[in-house]
Amino acid sequence: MSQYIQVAEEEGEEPMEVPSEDDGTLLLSTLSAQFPGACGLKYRNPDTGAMRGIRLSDGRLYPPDTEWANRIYVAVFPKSENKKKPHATALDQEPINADNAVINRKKMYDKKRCSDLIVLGLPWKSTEEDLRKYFSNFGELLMVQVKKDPKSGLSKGFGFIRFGDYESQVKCMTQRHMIDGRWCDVRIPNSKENAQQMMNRKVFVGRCTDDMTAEDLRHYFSKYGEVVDVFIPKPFRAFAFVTFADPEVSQSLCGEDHIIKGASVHISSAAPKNYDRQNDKKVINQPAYSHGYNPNHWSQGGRGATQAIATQPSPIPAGNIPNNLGLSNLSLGAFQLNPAMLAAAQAMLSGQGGWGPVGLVSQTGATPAVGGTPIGTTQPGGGDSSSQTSVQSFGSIGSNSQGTAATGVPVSANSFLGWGSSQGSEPGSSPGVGGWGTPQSKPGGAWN
DNA sequence: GTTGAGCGTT
Repeated sequence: MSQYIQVAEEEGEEPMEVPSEDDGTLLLSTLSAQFPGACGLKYRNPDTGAMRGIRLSDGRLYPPDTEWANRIYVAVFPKSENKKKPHATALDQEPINADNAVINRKKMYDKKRCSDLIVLGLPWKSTEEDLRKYFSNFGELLMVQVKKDPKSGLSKGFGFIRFGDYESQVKCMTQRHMIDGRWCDVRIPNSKENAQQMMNRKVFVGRCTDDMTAEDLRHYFSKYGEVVDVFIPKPFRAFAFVTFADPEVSQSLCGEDHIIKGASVHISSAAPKNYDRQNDKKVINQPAYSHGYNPNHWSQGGRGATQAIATQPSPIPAGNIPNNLGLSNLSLGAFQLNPAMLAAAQAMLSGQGGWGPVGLVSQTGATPAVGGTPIGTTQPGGGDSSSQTSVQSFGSIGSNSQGTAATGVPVSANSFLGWGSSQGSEPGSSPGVGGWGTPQSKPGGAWN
């Protein structure tokens, strides 16, 4: 039974009513459409006086005690952007050793500086004005660019933005963006560190059969550890990539043969894209990236890894949401994240490279209207059939239904635990599916 | 049918 739930940005402030779904849950995307950057809900429990968190799973917020009741909820935002607790993160703490104070502070400062951010997956028609309008929801923008082909003047489908303050950047990077009907990614450009971090957690799964869906693989491999992403190139090419949360899991599986759906698949390490397998060495000839890193060198998850199938850019999608087990039940909040984003955000927030203990995750919403105010409404040609399939689900072991997805990632206390997102895009499912991973047809032409 | 989309005229 759909109803309206009262949500305030902060306790004591005037609430806004947001609609729940027919099943009584509130889509995180619905919430974040009104409260950009929100990752969860909480309310004050009159019995204990403490704030109580609302369960989040697969992008859905569940009513406490089966009903929302007539109380006012408070939107939850990532700690890093909680202005009420400006010193809540470890990064804000002063170095203990006075001798190193200056150095450490400088180091931290560097870590927290804004950088240009690449926006991937833009609809061809999106303009710089569109981007500015959308991303200014996150903070002051110092730069907005949509890269275009110099000859035709047509957009290349990506652009760059830069925020004036770091908090805005972090906020922006911890979620996905629905722009003009497509899911877009915001990342640090050519971020090799992130890619490298991804690599040792990802395995190549060869000899896949075409009846193996991303969901099948995710489900199968979840018994070995948290599966963060599953990538199946489309059209069918008999292989897939599975990314685990824990690098030890992926490494332990390398070299093994597993039986999935009656077929023997071979698991090996995911090699760099431009690896010369014939000669067993990397391809060095990449003049285009002579400045040091090659974006194609290591996977960063790519669109496929992060894509979610946006059912339709409607405000309230009616996707079927899979169950989500495990960590996601903690519902600390959810962001639309992908592994690369997580790594980036984690690196930013932790001030160091490693993966620390983190918050938690959950995800999978079905709504396009996530984060900020979606601009535009429809994406003609967005529902392409040739998309690859990717299922991400950090901390979720349950199964995802096909056809819908979004990600939830909590940015809890000091770090992330991971993300999750799932996307199932079984071919043929979800009519009108568009969004991430769906290569958009170039206006009037072929992809290349 | 065993390696993934795309990274910036400065």
